[in-house]
Amino acid sequence: MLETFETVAKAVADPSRVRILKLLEGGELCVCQITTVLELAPATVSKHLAALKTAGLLQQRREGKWVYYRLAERELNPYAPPFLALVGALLADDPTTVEDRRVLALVNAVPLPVLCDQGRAALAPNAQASDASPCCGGPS
Amino acid sequence: MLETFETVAKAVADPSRVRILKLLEGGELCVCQITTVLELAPATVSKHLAALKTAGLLQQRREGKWVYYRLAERELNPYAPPFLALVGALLADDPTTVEDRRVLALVNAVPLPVLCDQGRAALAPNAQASDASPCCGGPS
DNA sequence: CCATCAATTCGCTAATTGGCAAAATGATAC
DNA sequence: GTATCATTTTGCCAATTAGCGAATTGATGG
Repeated sequence: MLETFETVAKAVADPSRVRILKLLEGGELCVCQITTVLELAPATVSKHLAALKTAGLLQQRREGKWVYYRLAERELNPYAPPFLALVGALLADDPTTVEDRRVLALVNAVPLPVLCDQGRAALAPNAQASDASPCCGGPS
Repeated sequence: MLETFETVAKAVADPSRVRILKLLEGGELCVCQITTVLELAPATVSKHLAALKTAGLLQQRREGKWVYYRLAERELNPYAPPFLALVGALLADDPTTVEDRRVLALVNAVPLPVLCDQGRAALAPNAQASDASPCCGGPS
């Protein structure tokens, strides 16, 4: 019991994994989308996702070549829901969370094949999230 | 922000530290009492207590030679209260928690100077917590 | 069958950490 | 002041882990 609690707590005790959880609050994402936002090697992200899944915090879905992850809906670990609720309630205006959400909006505007192939390079350098103000910062 | 969150989450992601938090739900305890229950070296317990205090989960009080720790009442870290609430709500019937509470009852029956000097040896081998049933398991 | 591509697993390195013994600290008692 | 005792700090070791690149897996498409 204490051991399964520890598994979930350790999963949540890493900043990259918390960033993933916060990203997935907006709905499921495929691995290459998460990788692009976090700016980490695919192998690293995959390992983090595996840790979160083992902890019962995430679920997985395969669609063709892509694998989508989402916050766990079924209770695979009795300690997972309270931790998910806690993370969901906190860090809403954390700078990293805010920035990640901004980048995610850009990522969502790029078709998956392009994104998986090019990563961050697929994001127009001066592109803005759809709801961002259209003024300022454009090319001179 | 994410960093202070991480400090608290890491503090909670260790079984020995969770045991300490669960022990302190019953009220403040001095270091040698905690050490006796956990059966760890004083140096190890001290380090755990320091980590919990740094995370804003514990407060400290000195009385003569003894140092008493208790769950934090004042909010030293904005993330500490939700984590304390979470730990408080969970693991109530975890085997380790139950056993630790049983031993704590024995520890509470021993005067501090004797306990600090003798540790576990100060606990009568067949002594029972005051509220335990008086039958069974006595010397033959 | 073979090539391609997303994701995962493997092997490795650098950094972190839980554990202890020994030395240092801080407070009481003589 | 000196001794004693509880706690903390320091130094060390073994184990864990986040990160990456390279190799493997699994599915799609020729």
